[in-house]
Amino acid sequence: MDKKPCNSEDAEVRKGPWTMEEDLILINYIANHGEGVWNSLARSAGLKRTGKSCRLRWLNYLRPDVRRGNITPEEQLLIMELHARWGNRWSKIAKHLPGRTDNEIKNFWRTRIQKHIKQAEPLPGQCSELNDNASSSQMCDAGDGVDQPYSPTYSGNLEPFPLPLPNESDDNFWSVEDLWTLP
DNA sequence: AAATACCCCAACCGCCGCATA
DNA sequence: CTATGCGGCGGTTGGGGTATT
Repeated sequence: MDKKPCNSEDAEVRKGPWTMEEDLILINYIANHGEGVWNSLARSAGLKRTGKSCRLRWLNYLRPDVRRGNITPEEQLLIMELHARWGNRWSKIAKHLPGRTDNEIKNFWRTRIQKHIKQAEPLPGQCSELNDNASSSQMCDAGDGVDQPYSPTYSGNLEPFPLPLPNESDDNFWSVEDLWTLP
């Protein structure tokens, strides 16, 4: 009773982690037909996933040009700079970081930078920082390329901090490279 | 050696805007 | 002009792994 997510083959929609098989199907299908309408792509490919799920998987993980892990200090700096300018416009920020996805940047921000800021600046009185939720989406919209006077607490203090190096020992899981090197 | 707490990443959900019928 | 569908975005959650006690 462990390795059976559902089993029900007739289940309409599959959820949860992607299997290597599903990844391969998706990669092969896109390699042959290209990206299209995701919903029909999912069906045509024989995947019991929603179009959204397929798109997310492809964009965030399977695409050949996607880089994962090891955010460099330069990238970190850029992220902080762009976030200072645009707030939580992750997709916008991601466009300036080739190979990085909005999801990854978002995760990076929340897990690393946000915490770092919190530690560096424990100001209880000020509603401080992490205009993460409310404010950002309201104040810095306006337009592409328009520099908004968005000033988070770390402004003026943009400098990368040392990041722990993740060891890539994915023995239990396949990596994207594995998938792409398959015949 | 075992248990607990913490951290990180992948994936899902809901909302919004745009395009097409 | 209105309704429907799709894609995209941001926020949130759950699971797995690692570190610490």
